[in-house]
Amino acid sequence: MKLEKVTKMPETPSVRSYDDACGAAHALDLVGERWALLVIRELMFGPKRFSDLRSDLPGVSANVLTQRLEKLREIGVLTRRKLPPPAASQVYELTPWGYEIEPVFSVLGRWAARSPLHDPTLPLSAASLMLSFKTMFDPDRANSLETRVGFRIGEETFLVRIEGGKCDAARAALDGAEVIFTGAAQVIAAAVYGGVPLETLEADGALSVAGDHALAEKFVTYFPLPPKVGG
Amino acid sequence: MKLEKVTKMPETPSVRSYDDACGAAHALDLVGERWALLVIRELMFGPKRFSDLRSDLPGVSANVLTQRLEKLREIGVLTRRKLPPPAASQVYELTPWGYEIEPVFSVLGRWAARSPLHDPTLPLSAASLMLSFKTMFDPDRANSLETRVGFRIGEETFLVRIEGGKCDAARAALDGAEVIFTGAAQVIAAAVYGGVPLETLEADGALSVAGDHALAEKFVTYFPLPPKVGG
DNA sequence: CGGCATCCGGGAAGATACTG
DNA sequence: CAGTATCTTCCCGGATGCCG
Repeated sequence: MKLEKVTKMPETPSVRSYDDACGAAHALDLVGERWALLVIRELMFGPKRFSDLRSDLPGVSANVLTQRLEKLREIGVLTRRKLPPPAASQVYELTPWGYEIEPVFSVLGRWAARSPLHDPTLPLSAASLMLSFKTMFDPDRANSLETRVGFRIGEETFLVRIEGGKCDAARAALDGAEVIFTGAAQVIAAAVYGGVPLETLEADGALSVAGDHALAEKFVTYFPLPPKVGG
Repeated sequence: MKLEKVTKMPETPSVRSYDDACGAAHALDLVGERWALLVIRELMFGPKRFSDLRSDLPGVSANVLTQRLEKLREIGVLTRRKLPPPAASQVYELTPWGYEIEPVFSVLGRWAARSPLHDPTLPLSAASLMLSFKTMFDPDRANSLETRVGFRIGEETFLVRIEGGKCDAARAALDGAEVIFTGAAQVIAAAVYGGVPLETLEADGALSVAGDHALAEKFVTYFPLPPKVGG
């Protein structure tokens, strides 16, 4: 049995680095590979299982997801944890430093929203929608209103708190929500960013609004998209 | 002359998009390819020629640079312009929207600077150094000092203005600078971020400081790096 | 179900050489 | 100087299969 192919000798484990002291360049070395940032985005509101990530990131293949999770774990962005029995499955969770990447999504999102090529009607994950609320919230529109708005998207529930001119979102029970939206993230985005009237979506059965309906009508106006370039 | 290879039928022009309404995902569709963000970084302080970009981005190959510039031009991030004679060469320049991406470098840089794997002693472009000043400036350290510090890095000169608790940097003539650093960006980074004494670098002949030397000593302390994770 | 290993096809990235 | 052209290498994405 002799070596039949001496094609490669991976002494250098293909570390395709930018070799650049610039912080942004190093960030790209860390999370610049395809899908890496979106994996982190999906974990911004708490731990998820491998399968959750796969279904929330349609398009990523299992092996690529495995590679990204492994690298992100190695560099300290996330950890793998085994849930206590009976649900003895594994989950991936961001480290404190991993959570600190959140402003990247805000500035990237704000910048790209001005692109003429941006299509806000494409599919959207629940995490993306919640991040978009934190990114696009306009305190002037909310005019010092303080409230809690609940969302039921698939299996998950989120609570969006508007208070003190800030807008925060978190995975949480819906206790104390003055109004609750139930529907797909893409449908809620159509109401908030697409200007589709709530009643239209409710008539379609795509969305259900429970509680303070007048508040719901106001809420969807609090997140203006920036003007497109050249517009 | 017949077709010798009917290998591919690029009906789908390899639009490897994330198909995701999330703004950050769209940003990655726009500038998520390898080298794209670094090309933009090099243009943050004004137009450059193709060859300038090549030499400021060691590691990018000519064909990849061509592809990136072409795509960035198509999507409206930059334009190609022909300089008036006699220097009738072409330059690439960011559009107003292109310049708006700057906060991305700040948040990426700030986040990645906390990585244990970040090596601030690697090579550095002049644009990266100037961006790092805007990113890492600490108004408390400057303590309401107002000054102008000049830099001569290769063929370029930059003026860093500290005033009103802000730190701005621009490609400009060095008129009015109270002190002028002359040397490679990497050397200046060693002084500012590596804690290497100015006199050491000057003794090596790697750096020259002209003007208010006491101000230079203070200046290099105004840009503290964030603590590494787990440190 | 959850995760990893492997193979394969296509395409993007990297290196080099060459042209206007 | 400003890019092409070509070739090789490697990464991405899909499919399959193994193993707990």
